[in-house]
Amino acid sequence: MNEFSNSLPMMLYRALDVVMPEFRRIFLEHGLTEQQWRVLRVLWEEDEQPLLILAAKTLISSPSLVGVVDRLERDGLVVRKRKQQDRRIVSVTLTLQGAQLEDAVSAKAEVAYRALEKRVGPKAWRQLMTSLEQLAVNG
Amino acid sequence: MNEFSNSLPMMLYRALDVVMPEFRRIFLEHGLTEQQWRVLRVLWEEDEQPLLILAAKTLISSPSLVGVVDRLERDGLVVRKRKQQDRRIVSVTLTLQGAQLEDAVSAKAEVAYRALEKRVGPKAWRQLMTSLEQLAVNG
DNA sequence: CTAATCTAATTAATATGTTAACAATTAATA
DNA sequence: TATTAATTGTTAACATATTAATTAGATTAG
Repeated sequence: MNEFSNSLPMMLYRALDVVMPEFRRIFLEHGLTEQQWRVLRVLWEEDEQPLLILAAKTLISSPSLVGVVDRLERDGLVVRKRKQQDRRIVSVTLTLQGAQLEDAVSAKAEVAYRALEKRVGPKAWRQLMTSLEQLAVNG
Repeated sequence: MNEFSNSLPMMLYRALDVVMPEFRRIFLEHGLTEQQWRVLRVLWEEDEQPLLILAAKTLISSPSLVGVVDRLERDGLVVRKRKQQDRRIVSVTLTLQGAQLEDAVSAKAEVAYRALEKRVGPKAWRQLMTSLEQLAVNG
């Protein structure tokens, strides 16, 4: 491999290319895209959150998030509600259907995640996580 | 931070979010997107390569690459040539204009990359690279 | 108190990502 | 050799990313 292929950005992209397809396949089995799943994943943990907060937690930019939430709403998984205290803020809330999706999807995702963790191995995993954390801080 | 934010995929995404904006700004100064730059970056190293090889080296999927090369061709930076030996293969070649772009862009990108390397520090950098490499292998 | 400013969400324009299917070639095999 | 299978690039349909501008609603300085 040459210098470009071994650059930090390309290594990060390659890591995601290795890791994500299996998860995307799982999400697709439930009619979800990766980004839709990310939004639901955050709401499952704590329901009813403003778009701006969701954007930060899912790492989806505001303009992209608008469309993602549009489609989640279209599919009946979430609803938008405008806050009364501050009418600029739109919070997103799970519907019953959106809430009920959690168990089936999370179970499979959890299994895949544990398998990945095992394949990588505990030592390499810890090393990877700590160095990624450091990059996020002072990168 | 919760479990989701600290998952491996989200850590990888966050790392890219931290690293890439500065590079994208540089590319944009020369009218290039990140993906267009990746294609040029590979061609600058070795000109005239089949689309399938370019896809592998740039980590851009074939369907996406078609559009990226379309726009590079539209902007006069590369040309497509169909191989005579195997007419299924389409190789992409730099134009003079595409070749001339190298110096200006690469210089700035290089500076930004060195700065990033310095910010992260040699020890954390090496640790990050080796663990990413390991993930790419047995992830 | 009002004009300037800031903020949250959205729209707009363009480019890219993802999965599936397809067309044209070439290679393989019965 | 006629046919089947594999390969390369492309299209299609849909979803998302990026940057800039916009809208509606709060906040603040003067």
